[in-house]
Amino acid sequence: MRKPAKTARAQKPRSVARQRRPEARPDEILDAALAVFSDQGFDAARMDDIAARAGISKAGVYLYFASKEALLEALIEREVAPVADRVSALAKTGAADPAGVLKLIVATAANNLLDARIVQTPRLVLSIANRYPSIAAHYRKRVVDVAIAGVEKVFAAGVKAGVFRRAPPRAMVRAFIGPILFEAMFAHVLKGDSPFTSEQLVAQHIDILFHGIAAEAKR
Amino acid sequence: MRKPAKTARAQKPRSVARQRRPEARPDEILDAALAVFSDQGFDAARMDDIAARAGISKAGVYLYFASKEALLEALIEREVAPVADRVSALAKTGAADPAGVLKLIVATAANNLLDARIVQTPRLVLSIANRYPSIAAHYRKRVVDVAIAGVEKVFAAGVKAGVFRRAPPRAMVRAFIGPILFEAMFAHVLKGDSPFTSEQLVAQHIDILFHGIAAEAKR
Amino acid sequence: MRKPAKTARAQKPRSVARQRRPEARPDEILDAALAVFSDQGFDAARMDDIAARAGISKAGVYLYFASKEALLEALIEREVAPVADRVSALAKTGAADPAGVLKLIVATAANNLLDARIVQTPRLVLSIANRYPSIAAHYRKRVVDVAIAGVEKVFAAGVKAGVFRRAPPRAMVRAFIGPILFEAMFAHVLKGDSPFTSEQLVAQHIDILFHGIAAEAKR
Amino acid sequence: MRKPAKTARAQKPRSVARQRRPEARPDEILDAALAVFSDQGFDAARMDDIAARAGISKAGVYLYFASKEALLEALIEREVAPVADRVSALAKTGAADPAGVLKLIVATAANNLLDARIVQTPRLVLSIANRYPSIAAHYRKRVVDVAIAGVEKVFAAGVKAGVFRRAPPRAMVRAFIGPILFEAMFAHVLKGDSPFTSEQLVAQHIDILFHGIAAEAKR
DNA sequence: TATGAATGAGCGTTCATTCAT
DNA sequence: TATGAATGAACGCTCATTCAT
Repeated sequence: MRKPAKTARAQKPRSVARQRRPEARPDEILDAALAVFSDQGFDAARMDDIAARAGISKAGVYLYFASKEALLEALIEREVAPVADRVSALAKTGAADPAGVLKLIVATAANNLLDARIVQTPRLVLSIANRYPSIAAHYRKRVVDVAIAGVEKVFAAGVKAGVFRRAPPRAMVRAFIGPILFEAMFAHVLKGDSPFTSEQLVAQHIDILFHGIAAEAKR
Repeated sequence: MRKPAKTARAQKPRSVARQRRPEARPDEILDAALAVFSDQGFDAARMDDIAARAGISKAGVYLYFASKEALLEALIEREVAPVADRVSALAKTGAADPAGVLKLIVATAANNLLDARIVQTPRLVLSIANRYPSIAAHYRKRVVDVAIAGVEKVFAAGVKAGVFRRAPPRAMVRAFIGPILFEAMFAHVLKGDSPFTSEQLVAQHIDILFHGIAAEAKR
Repeated sequence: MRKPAKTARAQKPRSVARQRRPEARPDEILDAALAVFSDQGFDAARMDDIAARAGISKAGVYLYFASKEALLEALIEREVAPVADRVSALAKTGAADPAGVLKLIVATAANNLLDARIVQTPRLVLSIANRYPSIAAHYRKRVVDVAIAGVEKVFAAGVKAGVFRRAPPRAMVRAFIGPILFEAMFAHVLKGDSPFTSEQLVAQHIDILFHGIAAEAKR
Repeated sequence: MRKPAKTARAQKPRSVARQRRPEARPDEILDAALAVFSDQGFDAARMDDIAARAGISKAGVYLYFASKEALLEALIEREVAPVADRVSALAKTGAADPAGVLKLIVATAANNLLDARIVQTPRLVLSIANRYPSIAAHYRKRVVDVAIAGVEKVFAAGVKAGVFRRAPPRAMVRAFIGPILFEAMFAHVLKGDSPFTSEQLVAQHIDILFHGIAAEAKR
């Protein structure tokens, strides 16, 4: 799905043999951009730093991307696809064993969302959503909506199979994703310290998600 | 020395609309700041715009707030700290009827976080947390920690009273706040549309939080 | 993010007179800085004016010097440190003929300090010494202390050789440098006019420095 | 000689009985201005600080002085007169005992010039001389020239009386004032430390000024 | 393809000065 | 006479972007 940039200059074929990293430049630049954007935020990120991190000159960045904004668009585009695909794939396998798939997803999410690198793109999108609504919309459609739909499908299947209670799948999705989002933001962004290991977090989440917090007697 | 501001021009009458209402000023400025910050993001927001929106000169802003950062800090205090405090206050009354109080808290939190205006400040804080760790820390201490502590207390009381299951209060908190955060970000930042009313959202949340998603039979 | 500098306007050709002579730049900038600082004083000098005078953009100055202060420091190094070094070098050759070397030093110092251009830097340093103690300290170490030490050495050698009276070298230094400083400030800063030529000044200074003002009979 | 300001508004009679400091305001303000100008330099001095130091509001300063520049002018005017007068007076008494008077002047100067408060005005004048040539010229005429002329007269008398050698009085003046200026600048402004007491400095200065540095044998 | 040099346009912040009270 | 509030005009410094090489 790579799409380095939309600019005329960037599409100029760059085929001649180069010693190092023959074709990888755009990707290296995007890697650098992700790192710097995540660290500093889009506005505070400096093209200088991105270039330095990519190991090229500042002007060099402009050979591949027309502007800082283009960099942002291309970056999110690149980060979006794999996540969306993974989510879709997982969801498709959910009909057979909804509970099992859910647990799998949580485990995956724990290893992903709680991994500092992965939260960065959503966080970046949230931070620029107002100013670049098209980027936000794109992200929502390609990632969030797909994910929600996928997980909803799993829940719906679970309900149908009698594994889950008859509650709005959408609400289930919220109860499922929300806590993960919270933990990620709190842990990585606000630097709060969690007293639990990743495994414990997953277990806790699944437990409460499945059984709720009310005591048996109460139910 | 700053060049002395050409007296000739300075003598042009500029008395129109220079009303004096010192008491309201800080709030007007914060209103403007919230609007511009929300719209443009913290970095892209210009003090000029904030001032213009507040109807005063740029220098006027500095009569009330020492810096751009100070504006954000004041916003935290004005916009979200009260919510945390309210939650905390509610929590203190929680020993008698933990479940009832918890439902109250959900309603309060939902009505606030689902308010498009109030989500903006947390969102801003999240977006600059890396670069202004002191603001992030202030936010965590003044808002997140207060709210978490309050809710944890209710959970602990509920567990003691046998109303809630014996699960880590921290995990309960996550299951409690996470979905609200998710809904708020999804709805107001990513402009996703929810098919439910605010009341439905609260009811759904309470339901799943208390009883989980697993079917009775499964348990 | 700084507003992106409206690309439309930025595409207007601005190639005229954008010559590249990187080697000469720092010196050209320092020339301009000296001129503007001398004319306006350090504080009132505007980076804009310095840049304009150097024939480059304001931002261009920052390619070579990190700050306004750095310009002044560089000026100290370029304008007056060499004089101190020259004095110091002369002083090293002083053991053989202290009186002769001293006269040489007077001539050197007089030719330099009485040069309207060179007095400017010490004057600037004096004027900002209170607020930039690090610059003052740098100046003292790099210029004043070096010069004093050099001259003291000559005096000490002269005393040892029986050529000079046994008086505190420090006092001799004062008697040596003071009048030159006075003349320089009077002539170039206060624009007072001296009835004497440079050669006469040197001769007068040497004469009185060596023999004092008291009449023979009086001694 | 007081001349508070040249502005129309400042001349408005302020006669009504006021509780504190009935007539002293302008002088208090000038005191404050001298302190702040000396400490920060003219440009960096803030009207706020001057006002605060004078114990009134910033706007209050403008009731007595039309501008920062007017403050500078009035200040120097005020500081100039007494010094000039003192110098003149001393010089007039010099004909009888030139050497004695000179020693007296040095002692006075040592107690004055070496006193931090007194160096401030000359230093201030030097720092703004280029931008306010009229102030510099006024200072030169009223203080420096008068002082030089006065001391020259003493020297001339001394020469005539056979007490001093036949050397240009102007050169003698330089040899006389220069070292004092140097010590003052070096000690107060560059914060160099002198190993001598005030009395020693005076003795050293007189000694070398009168007898020079050359050894007896050499002469 | 690659970059060092250059800059136009800003931006946060400051301050001398004014004015309503 | 006195001041708190307000502001116009700067100013140091930055950075995305361009261009000659």
